[in-house]
Amino acid sequence: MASIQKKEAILVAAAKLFRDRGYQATSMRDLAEAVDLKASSLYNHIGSKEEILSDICMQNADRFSAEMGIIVQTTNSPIDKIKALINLHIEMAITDYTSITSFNDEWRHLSEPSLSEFTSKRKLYEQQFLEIIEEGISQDQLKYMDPQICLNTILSSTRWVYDYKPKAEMGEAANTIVNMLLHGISK
Amino acid sequence: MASIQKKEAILVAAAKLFRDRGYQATSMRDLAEAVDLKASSLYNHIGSKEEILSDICMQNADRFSAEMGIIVQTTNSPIDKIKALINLHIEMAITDYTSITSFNDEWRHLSEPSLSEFTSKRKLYEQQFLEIIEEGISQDQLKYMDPQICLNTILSSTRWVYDYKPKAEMGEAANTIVNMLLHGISK
DNA sequence: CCTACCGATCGGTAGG
DNA sequence: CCTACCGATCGGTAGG
Repeated sequence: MASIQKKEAILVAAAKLFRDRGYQATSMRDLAEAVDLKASSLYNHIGSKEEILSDICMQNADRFSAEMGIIVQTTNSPIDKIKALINLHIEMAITDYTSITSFNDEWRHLSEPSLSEFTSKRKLYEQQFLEIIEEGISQDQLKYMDPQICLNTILSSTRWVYDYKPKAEMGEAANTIVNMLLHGISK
Repeated sequence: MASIQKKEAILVAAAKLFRDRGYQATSMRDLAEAVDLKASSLYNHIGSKEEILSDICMQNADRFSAEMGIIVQTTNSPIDKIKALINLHIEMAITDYTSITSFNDEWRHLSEPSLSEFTSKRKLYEQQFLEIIEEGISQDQLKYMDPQICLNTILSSTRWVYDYKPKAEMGEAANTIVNMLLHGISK
């Protein structure tokens, strides 16, 4: 019988396997074993392997979009918005450290129309982020630089957090990262 | 007939396919087609699919190690060594923008003993990088911060350069990235 | 370098 | 939810 909890368990197990081995290298038999089922029984809960990947990617994309929506609507300065966004990326990497790798790396195995749906959500998010950076530059809060290069560097810079071992110290790590990006490492 | 040029052509084509689709999603038939051969003929030039991945990863690892060796031996200050290393990562991402993704992401599909050989090379490289950062902190050239977090952030921060479109402007991009990491984005 | 082919494994379905 | 099974495709080999 198809229960929502079971589907959720499948998504969680899949995110972990995709993270450890990658989407392509994870078989439906691997996944079935992880949730104590036979491969064929998975299809009572999900439509296809790709649907699992799609669900995981969209969940993450939607969460990023939602948080961006909140941040954009505040009256905070551009630099405070950027701080909030960097912290968001770190937060996501800590709390959702399995599924974030699907969002970051495995989405490219999606086919149409999921692929376009995902990339356009991501594009929108990055566009909003870019505008905040441009605002920061024009308001003289940020140095003058190519906003796209700035954005790319920020987005990449937290892409190790999900497999950082000492999770307990992540609060401190977040501060260090924000400080690095805002003020640099040089004294 | 097995020629060295043909093997090199196979490695180049493989790096491109691994970059575009990932290692697991690239079949030997895809690769064969890319070099105008039948799949079985590939085996006159290479031992196995994994050997191709291993060769690509090791080539990159060895180049990073060699450059690190040169940088370490200079009498430059820690901060100048770090600048040189950031530029090295950008340089590699530009000149070798296909194979760098194998080095970054696909190496995990290696099996033993290649896997250990690769990870220990990488570990050594990161250890040397870490020592330069620690030296920079103790010489008061860098702010006091967790050196491992600093290293991870630096290493991640250039991991978008390989698919940056305007290759012509990469020189400027490199300066922007170095500047961001050393002095931050805040004014 | 190719044709022909191997066993293993893949995602997924039928039928109960 | 399982057993049984499908066609397709995988990496790789034999033999010439």
